[in-house]
Amino acid sequence: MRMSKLVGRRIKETPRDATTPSHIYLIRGGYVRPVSAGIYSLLPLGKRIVSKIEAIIREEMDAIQGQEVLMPVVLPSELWEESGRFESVGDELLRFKDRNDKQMLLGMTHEEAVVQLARTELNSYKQLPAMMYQIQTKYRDEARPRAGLIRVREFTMKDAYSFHESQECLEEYYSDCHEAYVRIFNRLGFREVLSIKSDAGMMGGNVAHEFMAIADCGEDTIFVNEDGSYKANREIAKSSLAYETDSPHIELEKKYTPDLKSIEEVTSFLNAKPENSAKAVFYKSGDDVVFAVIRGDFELNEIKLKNLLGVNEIEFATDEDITAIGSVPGFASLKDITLNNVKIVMDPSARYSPNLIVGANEADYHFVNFNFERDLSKEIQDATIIADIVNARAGDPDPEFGKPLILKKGIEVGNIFQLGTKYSGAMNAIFLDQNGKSNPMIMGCYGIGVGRSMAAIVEQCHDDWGPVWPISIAPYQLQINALNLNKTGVKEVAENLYKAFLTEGIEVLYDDRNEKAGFQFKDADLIGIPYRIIVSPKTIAENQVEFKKRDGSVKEMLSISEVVTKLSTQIKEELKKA
RNA sequence: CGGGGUAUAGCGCAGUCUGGCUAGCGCGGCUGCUUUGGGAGCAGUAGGUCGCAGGUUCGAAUCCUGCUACCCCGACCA
Repeated sequence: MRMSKLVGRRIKETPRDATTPSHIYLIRGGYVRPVSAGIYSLLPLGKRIVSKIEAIIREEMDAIQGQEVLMPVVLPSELWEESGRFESVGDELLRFKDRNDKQMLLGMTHEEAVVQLARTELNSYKQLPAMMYQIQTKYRDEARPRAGLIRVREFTMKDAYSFHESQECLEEYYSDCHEAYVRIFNRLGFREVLSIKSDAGMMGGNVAHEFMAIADCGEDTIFVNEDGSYKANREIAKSSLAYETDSPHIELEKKYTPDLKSIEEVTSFLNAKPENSAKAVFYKSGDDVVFAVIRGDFELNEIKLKNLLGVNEIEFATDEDITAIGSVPGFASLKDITLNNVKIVMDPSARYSPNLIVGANEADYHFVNFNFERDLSKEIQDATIIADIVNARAGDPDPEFGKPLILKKGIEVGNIFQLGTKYSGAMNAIFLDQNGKSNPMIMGCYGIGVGRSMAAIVEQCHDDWGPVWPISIAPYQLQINALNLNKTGVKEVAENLYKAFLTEGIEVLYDDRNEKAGFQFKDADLIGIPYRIIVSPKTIAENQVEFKKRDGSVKEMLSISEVVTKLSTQIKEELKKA
C-alpha cells in the first residue's frame, strides 16, 4: 500500500475526548473514527488489524472442532421470551418494533438464536458434542460507553456455543476451549492475560472464567498473589486473616458515644482502630431485613451477599425497616434484636475477632469488648450465617497459599461459561440419548471481544509515540520510508524494494510521499508497523538501507542486495511462530 | 440514572464574565518557491447555520429560557 493513497489521516494533536492510550492512539493513528457514543467506524488500518485478529480466532476455533455459522443481529422477541431474558435483561437490550408492530430486538449475545438452530439440527447423541461459533456484530445499549473501544455499544464479538450429552463431556470441552483461548491470546501478542474464575452473572450456570488483559485503564479489579498461584476477581476474591481467637475476653462495657455513628467517629472517640470494631449494614430482600455484620476495617461485597442469599436484587434498608426488627440505626447491635423476618449474616472477620466495639442498640451508646459466643443468645447465634461477605484487600494473605494479595486492573477480553441446561431446558432443545430417552442438551458458551482485544493490545503494547503492534496482527508487516524522493536513485531503490517485498508475499506500507524525515518517522511510529526500512541518499550511497524494528530492539544497516531475502525470511519465521 | 464538564473552520483552542465594526489563532488542506534523518520556511488561497430552537436588545458567539449531542466520575454492566 502506498501511504499517499491510504485513507485515514494521522492526527498530531490528542483529541479532547480521548483519555486512555488505546483511545488516543487508535484515533490519532487513523485506525478508527467515532460515529456516536460508543459506536465506531473502522478505517483501513483498523479493519486490517481486526481481520487478522478474527483469522487467528477462526483457526483456533476450527482446531477445536468449531463450525462457523452466522446468526442475525436483529431477532424477534419471541425467542427471548422463551428463555425469559426478554423480561429479565434490563435496558442494555435494545428493543424496538418493526413496521408491522412486531416486537424485535438487537442481539447482545446469541444463546437463544443458537439454541433455535440446535434444537432443529441436533437431535441425537450421535451428533454430539457439537460447537457452533460466529464472529458477528453485537449491540448493547450501554448506559455509559467509555474509554474508546474498551466499552462500546456496538461491537464485534466471537461467540461460540457447545452442546453436550453429559456434564463430563462439557467439562472436557470447556477445558479444551480454555486452552484454545490461552493460545489465541498468546498468538494475538498480548503481554499478560490472566484467566480468572468468575461469577456467572446474568448468563446463569456454574463454572465460568474471565480472561483479563492486565492494563491500568481496566474496569475490573483482579486479585493475584505474588507468583500468580492465586487469582480471582473482586466478586469472589477472598483474603484469609488470622484472628486472635485465643485472646482473653475482656468484660463487656457500655460507653456513651453521643451522636457518633460512623466507624471512623466511634473508634477515634474511643481511641481504638477500625479493626477493633464491627459494623452493621442493613439490606432489604423481599420481606426480610438482612442484618449483615462485618469488621469495621472491611467493605461489604454486595455480590457475595446476593449470591449467598440466592437473590438477584437487594436494596438498602430504611431506618423504619431497621427499627422494625428492634434495632437502632447508627447504633445497631445483634444483641436483643427480634428474629422475625431477619436474616443475619456475619463475616468471619467480625465473628472471630475478639473484644469488638459494636452498637448497643440504644441511641448514643456502644458496647466495647463484644464477643460473639459470650454476648449473644443461643437463638441469635444459631440464626447467624457465618460467611465471607467482604471485599478482599491488597496486602492481605490469599486464602490458598497465604501470600499477600496484589490488586491489578484488567480488561475483560474473553469469557467462558459452563451454562448447563439453562437455555436448552427453557427452550426445549432436547436430544435422544442411547436409551432413546429425551434430555436437554448441556451447553457451554465462549466469547471474545474482537475490537476490545485490539484496544487492549494497544494498552499493553505502546510507547510514547504510538502502538507497537505484534507482528501477528500488525496492519502491515513492513514499512518503507523513502527520504528525499527527488534525489537521484532514492525513488528507484524504494520502488524496487517495495515491489520485491510484495513479490515475496510481505505486506508492505510504502511511504511514497515527499515528506521530511521527521514527519515520516512520527507517522510511522503512530502506525506501529514492526519492521521498518529507510531509504535515503545517504544509505544508497553505500548501497545500503537502514533497518529498524518498531520496538527499538534492532537498528542496523543492510545492503540493498540482501535486504529483501533477509527480512522476508525473518518476517515469515516470526509469523510462523505466532 | 445521579454528579461534573464541554459544544466556535477537518483537528486543537482563544473570544463569552463586562453584548458593539468584517469572529480570531495554531495545526491540517490547496498553489508556488525554498528545504529534506525525528512533525520545516516564505508567499498566496480556500474553509464558519459560533450545537439546536425560542426570547431580550438598535445590535447576541457573548445575556435569558428550553432542548440536543459528546466526554469524565459514580451507579449499572453476558
